[in-house]
Amino acid sequence: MTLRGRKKGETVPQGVVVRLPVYFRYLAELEAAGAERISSAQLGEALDFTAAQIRSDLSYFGSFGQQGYGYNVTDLLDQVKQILGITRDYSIVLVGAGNLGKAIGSYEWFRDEGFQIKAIFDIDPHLIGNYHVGCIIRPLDELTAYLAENPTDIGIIATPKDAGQSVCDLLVEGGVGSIWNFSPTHLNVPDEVIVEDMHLTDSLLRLVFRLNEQNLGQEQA
Amino acid sequence: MTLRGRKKGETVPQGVVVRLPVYFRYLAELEAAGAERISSAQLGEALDFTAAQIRSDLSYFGSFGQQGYGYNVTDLLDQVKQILGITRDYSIVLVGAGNLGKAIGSYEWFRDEGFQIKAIFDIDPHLIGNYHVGCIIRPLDELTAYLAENPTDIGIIATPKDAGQSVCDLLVEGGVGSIWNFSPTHLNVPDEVIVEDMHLTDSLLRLVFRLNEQNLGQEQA
DNA sequence: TAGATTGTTAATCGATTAACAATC
DNA sequence: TAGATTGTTAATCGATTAACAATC
Repeated sequence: MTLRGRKKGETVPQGVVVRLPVYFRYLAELEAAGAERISSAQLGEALDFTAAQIRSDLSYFGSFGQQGYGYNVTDLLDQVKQILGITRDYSIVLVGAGNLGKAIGSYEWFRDEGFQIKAIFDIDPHLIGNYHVGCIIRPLDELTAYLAENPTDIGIIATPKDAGQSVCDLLVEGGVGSIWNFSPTHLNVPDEVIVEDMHLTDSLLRLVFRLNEQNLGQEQA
Repeated sequence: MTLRGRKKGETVPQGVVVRLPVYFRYLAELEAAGAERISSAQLGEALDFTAAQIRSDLSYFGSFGQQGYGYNVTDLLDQVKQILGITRDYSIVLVGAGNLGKAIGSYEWFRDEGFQIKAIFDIDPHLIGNYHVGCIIRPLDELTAYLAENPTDIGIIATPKDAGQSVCDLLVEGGVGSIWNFSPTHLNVPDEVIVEDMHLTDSLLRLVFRLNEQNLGQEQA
C-alpha cells in the first residue's frame, strides 16, 4: 500500500479508523445501486459527517478525487478497500460456539469478503463434535496444538466473561496477532497484539445513558 | 438524578459515555470479587486509562471519592448505575429473529439487568409462530398495531441491511425513542431519536485496518 | 470559459493530561 | 500527624471545521 498523502510514521487518528468502514459500507451500497460519481458534500449529507471531514480523512491516504467532479464511486471504493486491507483473505479461529458464536460464524458477509473461519473451539461436551458452517467443533484443549500447525490472523472470543482472559492468553501464546472480543470483559494483552472489542453490554448501556440524558433535558425544559 | 458536579445544559463528551460502561463492568467484577476500595490509579492500571481521566470523567456527575482513600467499590458502582440509568426496567421489541436476533434475545445479562424483550417480529413465515425466550414471533405487519398498544423504550433491529431503514421508520413512527441497530446500514432518523449502532462489519474492518497498519510499520522497520 | 469541488492550511474547538491545593 | 489520593485548574495536545487557492 502506498501512502501518498501520509508522512511516514504518522499515525491515523482513531476517528478516521472509525469512519473508514462507514465510507466503505456506503460506497459499496452506491456501487451496487449503479452510482458513478459522488462528492464529499453528498457523502457527508448521507452519512451525517461534514464534507471537510471526509476530504480530510481521505487525504491521509492519498488524493482520490478530482476538482469540479468529486469522486468516482468504483475507484474510491477500490481505494478504501486497499486502505482497509480487504484485498486478501484472513484466517480465523472462533472460540465459543454458543448462540452468539454461532451467529457470528453464520454471518455470510464475512465469508464473502474473505474472512475464513478455519476452526471452532468450545468446552461444552454437548457441542464438541457437532458441525457448524462446515467446521467441526473441537475441544478447547486442542487450541494450542491447532495454532502451532495453522498460522492464524484473527481469533474471535465469543465465550462468557469468565473465560475471556484465559482464552485470550491461549490465542496470544499461539501467535494470533489480533483478537475480536465479544466476551464482556477487558482483555490484557501485550502491546503488539490488537484487540477490537465488541461489547454488546457497553453498547446497550451507552444507549440507555443517552436515553436518560435526553429525558432529563426534556424535564428541565 | 442529581448532577452535582455538572452545570445544567453541559453535555457529556462522547468519550465519557464510552468509558462509563467500562467502569460499570469492572466495578461489578470488583464487587463480585469482594473488593472494598479502589483508587483512580488502580482503576486506570486495570483498564488502560490514566488516573486523571477517570477522576475527570466521574467529576462530571459528582464527587464520589475521598481524599487519601479512593472510592468505595459498592458506593461507586451504585453511583455509576444511577448515572447510566439502569435503575429501572426497559421495554424492548426485537425485529429480526435470525441467528443474530436470537442470540441477542438469549443474552441472559440483559434480562438480569431489567432489559425486557416484550415482543419479537420477523417476516419469515417459517419463524412466525415459533417461540423464543418466552415470546411468540409475530409477523412484521403487526408491529405498528403492537406499538400503538404497548409503549416501548428500545427497538432492536437485527434484520439484513435492506430491511434496516424501513423497520427503523416503523419503529420511529410507532413512538420508539431509541434504536439499537445491528443491521449493517446507516439509519436516518429525526434528531430526537437515539441510534446506537452495533455494526459487526465495521468492527471487523477496524481490526483489519489496524492489523495492516501494524504490519506496515514492521516492514518499514 | 464558468462552475464546481478538491486538497490543504490556518483557526477553532474540545478533550486529555499534568500538577497541586485541599483534605481525609 | 504523615501519607495518600481526591477534585479541579491550567497547560497541552489533538481533532474538527472553515476558508480558499488550485484546477478539473
